[in-house]
Amino acid sequence: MRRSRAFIPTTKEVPSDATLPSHQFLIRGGFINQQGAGLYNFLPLGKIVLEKIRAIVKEELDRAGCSEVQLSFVTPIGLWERSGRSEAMGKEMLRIADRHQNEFVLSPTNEEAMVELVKNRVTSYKDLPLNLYQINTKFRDEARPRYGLLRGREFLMKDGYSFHASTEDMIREFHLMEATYKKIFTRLGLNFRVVAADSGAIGGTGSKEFHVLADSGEDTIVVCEACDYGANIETIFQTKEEVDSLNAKSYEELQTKRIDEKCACGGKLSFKKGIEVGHIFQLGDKYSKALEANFNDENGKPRPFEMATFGIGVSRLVASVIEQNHDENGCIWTKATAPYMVNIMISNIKEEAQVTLGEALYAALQAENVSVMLDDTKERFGFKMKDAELIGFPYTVIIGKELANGLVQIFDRRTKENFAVGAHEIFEKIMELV
RNA sequence: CGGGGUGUAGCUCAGUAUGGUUAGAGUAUCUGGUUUGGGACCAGAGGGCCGAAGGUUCGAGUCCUUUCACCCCGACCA
Repeated sequence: MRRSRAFIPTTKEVPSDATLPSHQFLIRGGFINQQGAGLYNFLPLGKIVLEKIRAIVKEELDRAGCSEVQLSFVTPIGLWERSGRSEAMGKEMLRIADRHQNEFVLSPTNEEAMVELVKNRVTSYKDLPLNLYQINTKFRDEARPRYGLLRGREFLMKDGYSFHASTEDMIREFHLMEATYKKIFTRLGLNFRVVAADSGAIGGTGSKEFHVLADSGEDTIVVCEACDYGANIETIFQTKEEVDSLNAKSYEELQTKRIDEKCACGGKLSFKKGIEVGHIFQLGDKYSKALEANFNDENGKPRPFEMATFGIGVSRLVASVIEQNHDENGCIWTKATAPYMVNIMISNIKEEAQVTLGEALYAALQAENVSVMLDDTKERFGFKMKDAELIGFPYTVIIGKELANGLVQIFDRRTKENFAVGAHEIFEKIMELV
């Protein structure tokens, strides 16, 4: 993409209502903009990042044997009344009426819809197990949306549901999904921990959360420094007061605090702040029983499905990457999430030699399917550099005054290192890096 | 949902205690010029139903009533 033709409205000024780095930089960098409380538009750059994350999620799930579907976002209220969740979820469900005054709900999650879909279509143990997922918009009418994409009302979430003939098989799938989630978050380049968690309103017997470690995380988790044990503090402290007092503490305070008890492995336990980006639940037959969704077992006897459910906050991940990867100048995208891998910056577009080299490199990288931006705008050097840092391209090729000496520079966004490369070998050098 | 706050130019904000010329600044945008290695400089221009609706008044951005929106703290939650 040519910068001169792109729609990337960056700003120098910090929007007044954004407090977190991810919120500020995603708005300042022209990735998103706010439409209303907890409602965000994804601009071209934000959309690219969102789609990259979605693609990785899909790829790993498909590889693990899951099948993607897409359920209708608007659902009849009756679906929720049958399961009792119309009552249970209360005002968090946004209800609307159509022209006939029939009531509908903007889906906050889809256990009911997925069970209804499978019910009477999967009727034999021979058809099990089955794991269906979708990556679709969700709406939860949060009492208080905040933190930009981290806690919006409308958000993109991957929700998966698996159906099994036995508890053992459900647990096997649960472990498979845990491993798959680890692959996904590792591919995204995130530093994360898997922790034991509360099942909350969704219900079920066992659940695990996946937390991206970040100072601004809303959850407090306990992690072992030696092994991979971790737990949400909600699961280990008895009273709500204890949890609340911990949540009130600042990150610095928590960082230095150790828990007296040791981990089962003997390692030290410490507090961390985390952003919940994934949650997997062992549901059992809670929903299949309530909605009378049965299959016939080996003896021809009807039994309710054993189920598990798996969520990943896709739009929340966009912000999580930045919460974990930024500096005072802006975003630092991981390679898997960067909107463009390379930014070719022509320092002065009035210099013909610079333009010629920039255009040639742009064409060559495109031919190799490297995602590349060509900054061919009339701005000055400083402006373009600030802009590139704000947006967070992993690499910026600076074609400037050193070209007179046959040199260009590669600027590494993460390390902020700037190293000179011969103009004739810049293409090969970039291909090594990406 | 309780408590607090804010709505004035695309954005960040003055102006409102005490009503009174033509509503300002910075930034962004456009024009011209200068400049070209870290959001540069000079000159000029455009841009506003002062959140909305009522009311008080000779006169309302400013006072009163109602309403909507957004933000912050808390409770709740992916």
